[in-house]
Amino acid sequence: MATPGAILDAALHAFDEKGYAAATIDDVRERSGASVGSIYHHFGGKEQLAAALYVRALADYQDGFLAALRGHRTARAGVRAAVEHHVAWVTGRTELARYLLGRSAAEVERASGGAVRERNRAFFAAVQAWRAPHVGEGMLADLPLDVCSALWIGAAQEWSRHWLEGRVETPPRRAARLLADAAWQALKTKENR
Amino acid sequence: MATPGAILDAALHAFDEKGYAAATIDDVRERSGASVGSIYHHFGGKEQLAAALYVRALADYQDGFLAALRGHRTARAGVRAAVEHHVAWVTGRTELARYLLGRSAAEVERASGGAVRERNRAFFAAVQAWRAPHVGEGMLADLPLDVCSALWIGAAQEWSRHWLEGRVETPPRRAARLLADAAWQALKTKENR
Amino acid sequence: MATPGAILDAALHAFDEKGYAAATIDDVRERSGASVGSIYHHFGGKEQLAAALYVRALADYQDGFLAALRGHRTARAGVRAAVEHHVAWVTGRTELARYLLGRSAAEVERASGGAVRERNRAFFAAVQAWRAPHVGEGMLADLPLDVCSALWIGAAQEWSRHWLEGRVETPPRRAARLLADAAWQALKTKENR
Amino acid sequence: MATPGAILDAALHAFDEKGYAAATIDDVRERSGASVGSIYHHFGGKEQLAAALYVRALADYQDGFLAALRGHRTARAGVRAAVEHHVAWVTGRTELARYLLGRSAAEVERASGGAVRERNRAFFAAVQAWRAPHVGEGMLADLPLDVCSALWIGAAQEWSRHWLEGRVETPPRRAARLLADAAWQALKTKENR
DNA sequence: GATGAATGAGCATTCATTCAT
DNA sequence: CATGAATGAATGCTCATTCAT
Repeated sequence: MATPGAILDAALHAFDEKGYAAATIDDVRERSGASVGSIYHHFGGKEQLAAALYVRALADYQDGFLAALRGHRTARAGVRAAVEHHVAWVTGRTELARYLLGRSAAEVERASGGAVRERNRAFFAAVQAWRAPHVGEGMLADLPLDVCSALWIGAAQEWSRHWLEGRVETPPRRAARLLADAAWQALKTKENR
Repeated sequence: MATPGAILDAALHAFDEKGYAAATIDDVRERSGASVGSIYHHFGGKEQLAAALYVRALADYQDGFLAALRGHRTARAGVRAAVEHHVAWVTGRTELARYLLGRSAAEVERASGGAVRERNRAFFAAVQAWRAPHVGEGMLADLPLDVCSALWIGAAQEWSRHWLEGRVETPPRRAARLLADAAWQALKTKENR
Repeated sequence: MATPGAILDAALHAFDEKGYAAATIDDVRERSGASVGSIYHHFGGKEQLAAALYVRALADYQDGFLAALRGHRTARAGVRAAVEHHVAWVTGRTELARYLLGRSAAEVERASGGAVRERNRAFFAAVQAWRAPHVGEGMLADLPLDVCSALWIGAAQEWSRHWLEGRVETPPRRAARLLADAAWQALKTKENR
Repeated sequence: MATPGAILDAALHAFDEKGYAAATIDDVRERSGASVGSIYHHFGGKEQLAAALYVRALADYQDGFLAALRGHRTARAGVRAAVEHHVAWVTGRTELARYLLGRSAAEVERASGGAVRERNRAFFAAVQAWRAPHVGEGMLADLPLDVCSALWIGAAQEWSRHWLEGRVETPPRRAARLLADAAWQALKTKENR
């Protein structure tokens, strides 16, 4: 009787509590109220269950990221909003964030049936589409994508990992502001300084 | 016949290949040439073996980091050298880096018998000791430690994760330069700009 | 939409491919196009489905055997025709034969609701009815039924098993002739030699 | 503490009682007194355990068969002794015989690591070596191997199957004599009649 | 210190069967 | 009569750990 969504919720909790490898299908069954057979019926196996959960988390994060970008006209506001979304999402959805950051995409990829790859492709394309005109207008530096991405959310990501492990003193709001400042400094063109 | 060091090497390789949870003591035995009993004699168990490896990796990374700092007088040179060390260490010791970045300190902590906590304490104290005078002299901004650490190493860390997953286009040297630039911009005082 | 006959065909194929125990109801569903529910509606369960198939195979074999007997007046012709039918049936209906020879009657008996026992009883009675006058007339030796049956069909049966496993060099026709010769030699009276 | 031999004994009993597919490793554990781990340590898995048992049974049967052959000078005595060995072996080692006759060599082959194939090859070569001179001297008909083998032990095999299922009236000794007579009639040359 | 056979708790997964629609 | 989602008992197998030699 438990819906697939409820099974995902239970899986998230179990994975968060014990880690993916240590959590058992039985933990998920117990929390979700679904039968083992039902879990297998809906997801096909532990790995695919984890992959579905990963995709759900990824979609939630990326949708918020793009919404933040699209809500702002200027390069500066967009860059900062994305960083702030990052911090807000991680601190607002602790379990989901811990799961998303804790698993490597590569591990999940295969079991997701290509869904992770496709989502990432679409996400990065959308970010590039937003970025391109600002680069063209000389507001954002023309950095290679890997470095750009690292400069943009790397610091927020690192801070988030510490926050998730409870080793942080600065309140999220204040941290977000400082991290957003730095991201903008790192991505804007030098003339723009 | 196999030394503890050789066992650690074998463990690193096994964990890298299959992940900590999926790798078995038998994998380690096979690669190291030591007997199961011997592995248990030297390390006490799988978790402690993993912890010992973690400490070894952590020490290697942190020693290099501090050496980089100490090799430079000015705040700017020290900040940049640390970032460059980060990139060089990750790209130079792929397996070790993948292991260190892939495991959460919290998981390892208990089995390390406090060694991880102690190392981190000493490491952060040493970094603070290096940083303090530069803050005092108005060269480095007076940021909370968690944010400082994120701004300093976060981007390099994020880039490193991508590099380890093979999703990077920029050559390490060039990336290191860009990441070091940004770190310095983020940590220096504004007047200093 | 799938008829019981089509379900039996699918079951035969599945059992032949994986063996009775390893084949699943789902394999049968897939091949037959019937729903699981439908299979259960028609047959009641996996065991009964297998029993129904066994009975069908048994009937097909035994009907051919008796028809071969009845088509011949002399003891010699009847004995030989039965052996030739055996070889022709096995080589002509490979899957059915593999299934019939591969399962022990005892395993199937219960689920068949006595149908197997009843069929065998009737079959042996018919064979005895055919045989009796020839024994009476001194053409066929008066052997106990178990030995008679073994001498009559045993060699053909053994050869058939090898044929079904593909370990045979002699063409079926030639083998059938040789096996029929031997059966006649074994069953006829000595004076008759 | 249970030896591999004791595990095989337990497996034989379990397979005989429930059939290979229905018997569980736990059944074997219970009867043998060995732990599950120990069973896996010695045999590697259920399939390999079954294969080892098959090889043991095959070896026992074939060794007896060859010993019977070698104990006799004349073709007639050898042919008859082999048939009598067949009946004696089956009736003397009921469980082993039921297992050997009940499984198809093909199913077992792979898990045996080629041992079954190799044994059969050697066995048939030895039989041929015994047979050849008698064929050369015109005592035994020059039949293709598959037909020869069927004529030789087919009837005994068929009778044995019935005996194993308890559907037999003739005492083994008497049956063996009759089956041996027929085998000799079937294999000898016609002139020899 | 070294060895590796033995242990057995624990887990992912399968699949015959049911039953509400 | 047909359907197929849901069920959960049952099973093969793994692997960290122990300990007698």
